[in-house]
Amino acid sequence: MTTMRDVAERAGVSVATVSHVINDTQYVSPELRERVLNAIETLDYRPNKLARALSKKAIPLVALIVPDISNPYWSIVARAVQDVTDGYRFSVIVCSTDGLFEREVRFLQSLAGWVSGVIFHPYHVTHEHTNRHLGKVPVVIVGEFLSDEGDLVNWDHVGGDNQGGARQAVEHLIDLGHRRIGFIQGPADTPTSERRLAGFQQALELAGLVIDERLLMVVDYTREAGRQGMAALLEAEPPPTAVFCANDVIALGALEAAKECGCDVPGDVSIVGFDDIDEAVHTSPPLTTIRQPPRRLGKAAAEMLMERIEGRDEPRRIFYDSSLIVRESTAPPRGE
Amino acid sequence: MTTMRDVAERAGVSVATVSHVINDTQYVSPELRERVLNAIETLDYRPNKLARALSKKAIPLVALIVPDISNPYWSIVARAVQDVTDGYRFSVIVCSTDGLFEREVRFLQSLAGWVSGVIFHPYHVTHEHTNRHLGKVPVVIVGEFLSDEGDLVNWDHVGGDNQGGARQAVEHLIDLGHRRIGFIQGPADTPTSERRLAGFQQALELAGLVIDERLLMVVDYTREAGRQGMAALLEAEPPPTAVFCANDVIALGALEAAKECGCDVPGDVSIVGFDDIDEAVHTSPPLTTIRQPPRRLGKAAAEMLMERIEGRDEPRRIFYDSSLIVRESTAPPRGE
DNA sequence: CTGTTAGCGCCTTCAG
DNA sequence: CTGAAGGCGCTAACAG
Repeated sequence: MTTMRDVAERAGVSVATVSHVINDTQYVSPELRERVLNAIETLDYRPNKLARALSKKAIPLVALIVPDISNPYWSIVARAVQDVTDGYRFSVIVCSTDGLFEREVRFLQSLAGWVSGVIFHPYHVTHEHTNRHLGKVPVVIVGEFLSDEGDLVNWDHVGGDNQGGARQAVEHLIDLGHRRIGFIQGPADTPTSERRLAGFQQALELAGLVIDERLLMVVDYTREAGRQGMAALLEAEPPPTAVFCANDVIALGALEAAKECGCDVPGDVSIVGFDDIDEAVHTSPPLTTIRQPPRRLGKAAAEMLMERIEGRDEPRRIFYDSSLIVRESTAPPRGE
Repeated sequence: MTTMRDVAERAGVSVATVSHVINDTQYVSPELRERVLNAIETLDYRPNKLARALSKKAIPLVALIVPDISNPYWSIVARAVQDVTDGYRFSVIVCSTDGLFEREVRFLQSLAGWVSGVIFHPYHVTHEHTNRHLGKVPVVIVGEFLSDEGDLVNWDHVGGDNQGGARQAVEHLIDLGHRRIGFIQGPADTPTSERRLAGFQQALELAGLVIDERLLMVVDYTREAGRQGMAALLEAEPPPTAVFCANDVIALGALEAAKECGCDVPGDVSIVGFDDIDEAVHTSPPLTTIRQPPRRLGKAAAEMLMERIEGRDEPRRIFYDSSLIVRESTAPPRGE
């Protein structure tokens, strides 16, 4: 490996001069510059980014920690993040936790000490945890983040209105005349899941409906889990006339289960999802859902992070309202 | 920021000792170890990974350069890659090129000099290009890679049989009795695209059919592009009775276009895709496609890369056969 | 077993 | 405008 020294010797100048022509950080006479450039060329010199990073105490690198990068929602967030960091010439490390506490912690640990910033959708890890590992590196949380205590001065936050969104979804169902409404919930004890459950309950209570525990399913945020959850719900006696799914991926599975059971959607059962992923438009029937656009969230998160890295001091929070998108998977219950 | 020196002083030992207890790289008496651990704790010391990396001349980091991480195919590849690198405690940087030459080059440049390895699906960049930027860091190409000259000694390769797969797809259509077969091709002049086109042509020639240029569409690998491509094909006079799509994402769009035109699939027109992404099972009708499983490719690529990084010297190549998965989007043409 | 010391490759004052 | 020298934080011989 050829170093700056080699280049300097070859060009008959000092390393400082080489550094200056490379980084354009000070005027260098055309002649020397030329010699340096030549030396670089002939020696096939490539600067060592690590050494530079150590020296400047900063590396153009951020991390994105999400449950699963192969989930369409998060893959779009990831793309949006990359698109903005790319403008700053920052790279992004992507980590999939599968919502496992152990992995959340492990990633934080392994990222600490070199990454310049982190965008994180935590399931279990708290603010305190995170700071313990990450120290003072900027963090922007995307999504809910329950623990609100402690020193959040190096934290930013971008999120949607999970509870409100869930409430809207269920109110939509109630407005259509549904009374027996199921809920396929995501992994319990996670911030997002809790808010959506709260919204579900709130809507029912406001309408004076009682919650039938048998109509609550707790599953993972996967299509297959959604399929199974829905299949189980459909066997209830009597089955729900409408089902709210904690996210669109679950809803996709639910749609599938309904089809398998010979259940017409929305004739026999209405289904509403959450997130509005791209697929939601393309299902049959197209999915009624709550919009919480991943592209916008990802972009906002990345922008906040870059601002932070560039020096902003005050914490910022952005919340997007969630809006109901009515498509064709919901209708009044039969006989209404 | 507290450094190893601080810890050493606080604990009344040398930095070497601190390093040893941290990395468990040599026996340290329980007493000293205890003191060091305490100092670390009370000073809230966090090792600087960059410095370590510089010193060890290696950083546990690889890059994955693909066209688009939000594309389901690549997001699954990415997940598979992460799952294996994770076992080695390596992080992975993800870059989306959108198939743009400029970006391919830029990512290679910005990654050079610090990343330990690269997994790359190139559209335009050649072997020579890549090496010029990357020097001797291990590279594994996933997918086709046309330029076969030069010193490939630091290269590995994992791919599927694009040409053979395409041929199978079209032969399947021909076997069903189709004679007028359209092709919605991916971006021209890219390795993968060329192979699939070659397979398409080959199948037609073997069957003694002539290629109708009007039935060839060149589009991007996106759903929307597929939709438009299909819409255009459907306006041909006479329209094709079957369409081969260069990948499943295009096929999803094609399915949509057919639906919009009131065209029954497979009644009026058969559609076959390529890749077998997860969605392919869930479309209506489920998509006949060529399997080139992203999970397996990603896993293999990552494993080859890690082996390389750990010292393997001989180049390796793995090719997976492509297999036809017949589902319900293909049938004999009407009146057959 | 512990401490000293010399790098890793680059950046950056600071004299000349 | 150029070059010498110190330092970024850590690792790895090599003495003791």
